[in-house]
Amino acid sequence: MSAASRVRSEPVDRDGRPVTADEILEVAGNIVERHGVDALTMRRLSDDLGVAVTSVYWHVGNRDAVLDGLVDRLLDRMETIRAVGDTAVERVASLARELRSTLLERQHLVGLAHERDRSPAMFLPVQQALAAELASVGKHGAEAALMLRALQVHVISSVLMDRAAARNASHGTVDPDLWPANFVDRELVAALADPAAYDTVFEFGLIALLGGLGVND
Amino acid sequence: MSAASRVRSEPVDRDGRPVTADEILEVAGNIVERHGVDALTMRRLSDDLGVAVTSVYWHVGNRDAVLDGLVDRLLDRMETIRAVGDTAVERVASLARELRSTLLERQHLVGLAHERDRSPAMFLPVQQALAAELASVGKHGAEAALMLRALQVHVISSVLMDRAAARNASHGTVDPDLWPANFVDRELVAALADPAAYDTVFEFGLIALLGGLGVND
DNA sequence: ACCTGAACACCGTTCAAGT
DNA sequence: ACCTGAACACCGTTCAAGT
Repeated sequence: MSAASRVRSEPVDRDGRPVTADEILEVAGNIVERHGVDALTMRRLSDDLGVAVTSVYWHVGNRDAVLDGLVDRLLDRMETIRAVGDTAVERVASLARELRSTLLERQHLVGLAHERDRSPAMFLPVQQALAAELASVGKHGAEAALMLRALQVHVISSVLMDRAAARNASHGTVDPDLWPANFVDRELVAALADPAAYDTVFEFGLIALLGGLGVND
Repeated sequence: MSAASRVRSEPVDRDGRPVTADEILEVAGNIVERHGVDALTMRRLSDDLGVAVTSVYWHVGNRDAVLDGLVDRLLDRMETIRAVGDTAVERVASLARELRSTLLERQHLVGLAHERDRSPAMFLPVQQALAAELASVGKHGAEAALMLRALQVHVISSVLMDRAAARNASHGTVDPDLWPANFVDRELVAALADPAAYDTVFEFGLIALLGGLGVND
């Protein structure tokens, strides 16, 4: 993998100007979004910052603290999600869709938050918004909690499938050749091979859940 | 992390007996299941095998090939999933449940397969079994493909939430203290804090999907 | 207060050498 | 055919030393 490690950005132009923790997180975030978490090494980070490795340690502690800082930034962003729409179904659906697109924009960080057991904090704002919507249509207590989690699970899975599909055009889909030649339903096989179907699958599941949940306009 | 690396199993007792690729995968699988993918280093693997690092390389190539081998083993296991039950809904639900429990048993490997873009191959056998059941109740083509993917997505997400919950008892649940004290629906907050609810969430979503899909007994 | 290079114990991997 | 130790370039991290 020496080829991958050779790719790096121009170092930041600093003459004498000291680094800041913010700047470190900024550059680290760029590396993670562009090349994934594994690409974030302390040496590469310091190279991109135009500073010695040990300077980074002075400001942020260690690699773990850098990742924590990146996750914190993501959590801040989750607090801005708001419901839109006139009916309860619309507003609940809008929260789910907004959550999904926010997660899709910061894919690597979401995985990071998950690994570091920060998902609860990450989802809290949306959960509260969802709880408010459900309460407005008379859904409370354990029943509301169940709906809420089912929706959350649906969004997360959709994001994960999407992420995999983005990395590999054939992922989550099926190479038609793997199916036995005598399998009759060729239309089904063709549909499964369509990588663009994730939005549809998401909407389909979302409507099914809202219907099954008994939330009506 | 020197404490973690100090923990290792007794080396295999071999006098003269050569290692085999199978034995390497066996020991590697144990390490991954017990301590996660990151714990699988070539040196630890060779230590556990009672052999020099370079011997492992002679047999399996490199670390990547070891991980590939482990994923292949998981794929083999996925081919044994069979539907049971009398009605179509029962049989479809049984496939989903069986898939879920198989994935739960090999959590680390599932993540590995996902990262390595082997999910399509992993899910192929179940997809084919599901397609057969759906066909038996007149569901074909794009409609059947959609149901199939929705079910698959549901199972995966459930497994992922479960895995996170296993690692951290409060994960996916919400610390009640994070909610504003004046939030009225305390029962909802309490329900969200219950970590044992994942089976219920899975069944709830499964039934909702099957209902929304229009598959009836 | 902020930066630096040298050094440590760890990686994955290769190579030349043994039997 | 199978195993070995030495060596390489990479890690994260610490430390003593500079300004």
